Amino acid sequence: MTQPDDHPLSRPANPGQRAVHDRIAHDLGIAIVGGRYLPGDILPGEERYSAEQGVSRTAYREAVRVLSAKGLVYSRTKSGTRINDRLRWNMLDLDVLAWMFEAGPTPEFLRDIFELRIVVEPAAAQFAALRRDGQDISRMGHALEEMRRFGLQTVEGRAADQSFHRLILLATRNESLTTLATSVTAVVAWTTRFARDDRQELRDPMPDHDAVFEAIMRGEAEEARLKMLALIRNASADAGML
Amino acid sequence: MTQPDDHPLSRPANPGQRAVHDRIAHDLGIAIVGGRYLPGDILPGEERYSAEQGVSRTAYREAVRVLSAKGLVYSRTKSGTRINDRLRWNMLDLDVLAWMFEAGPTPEFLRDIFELRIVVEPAAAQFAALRRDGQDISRMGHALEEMRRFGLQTVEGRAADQSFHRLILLATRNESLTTLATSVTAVVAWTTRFARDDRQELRDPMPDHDAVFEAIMRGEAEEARLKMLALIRNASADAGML
DNA sequence: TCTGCATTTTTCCTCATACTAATTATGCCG
DNA sequence: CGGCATAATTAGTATGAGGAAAAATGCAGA
Repeated sequence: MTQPDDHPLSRPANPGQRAVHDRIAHDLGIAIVGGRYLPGDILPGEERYSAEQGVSRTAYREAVRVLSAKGLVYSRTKSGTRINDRLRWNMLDLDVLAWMFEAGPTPEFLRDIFELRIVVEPAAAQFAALRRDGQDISRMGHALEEMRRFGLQTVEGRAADQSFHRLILLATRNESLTTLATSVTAVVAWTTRFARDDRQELRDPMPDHDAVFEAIMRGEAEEARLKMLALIRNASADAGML
Repeated sequence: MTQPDDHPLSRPANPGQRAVHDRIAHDLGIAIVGGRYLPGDILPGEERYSAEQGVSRTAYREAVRVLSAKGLVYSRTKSGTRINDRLRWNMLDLDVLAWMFEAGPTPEFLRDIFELRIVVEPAAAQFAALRRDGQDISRMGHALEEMRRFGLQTVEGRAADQSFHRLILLATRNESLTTLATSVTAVVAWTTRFARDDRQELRDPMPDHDAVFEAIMRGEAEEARLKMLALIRNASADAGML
């Protein structure tokens, strides 16, 4: 599915062109989160959609199963497939987030995510300070070196930045938190990808990062939380958010 | 899918018996999160599974699409369908959480969720204090009255408790936070459902709840956060967690 | 006219089968 | 032994045929 390029983990190797059911799920997903269908609306029937779009009922059905698995729709015989109430949507699913982003993110959506970021990432730093081991620290240190060396204007530098934040997540030893923060930071990355080109970098990001790193290294949880909070506030301000 | 009975929202009306693809997804989901398949393992091929289990390839494929949508597996032609790395799993998906719970939750899993709860719910109370309106408050007040009247030994009392917490989430006006907290509280509810019968209620839950409510009502965000934190710590302690 | 019940119709669900496409494995040839 | 063509395997797509459940319809009776 539409996953933004991120960490080099068991990468499923580019399939070249997406599968048909995948493209359908993508199209419908964007239409739904973009508001072209509203909660309570019914999707086109299998027969009709497959005929109009020139695809098989199989492919369409598999796409609907995907949307259903993400909480966007619900199917019942005879009544058809309806759009679920937004409360049932898996707002933190990477695909759903990507679709929201593609559909043109509303200000409320972005605000929601940035609020979540401020809740989650400092907490992650806090746990990381308590649970990191020597290997975590050496890897974080290395990431920061790279970041310092290349700067955020280069792809290498940005990769190192991502890597640093990811290492913090892994050091929390909390898989739920890691999953959550992965979604949140994905949206943040997509957002700032555009904002970055506009203006030059105003602020040197290294002091903030170093402060977080040192607090984690020393095992000072509360300090790590505060430093991460400061880092996020600065980054958000530079990106025009907040 | 397997969703715990919660709020009475566009309830999809009991389908009686689950669909076949749904049952397959359920079975495989439990087997995966329960560790009967490990990351990197490949699921049985379509031909083989459908033959062995006496179902159609269609049904099996739709089940795999569901698992794939939740990040548990990844399919490639010829190589088969592999279990993804745990980092790709949607740990916060309600079905995935339910499967983890059914598979027999590990202590690490429960610890993770309770940590997340301590991060998320106080933050939710904080935002709720800033954004609640008159209707939110009157509804919360009503829920607490019901809770006080029936007590947590009755279903009505527990429903009122759930309702109170849900109203706080909705008052945050943050859909991501609401989605997240819904998953977290679901797990907490499943956990405490068992623990409750063991011992008698030790502590009167009302003072904690009233304190949260009053802070939210008065719009005191930091106070609301702290009171919610206290509430959770007490509840967790009573439930034997922490 | 309205109510209650049986009937029809619609729509998703399941199954079976054939074929396509992609990727891995095989084996030949130099 | 290496490289390249060929074959075999497995998921993906398409189509047709029923089955089941729920909604819509129509009819009979009060």
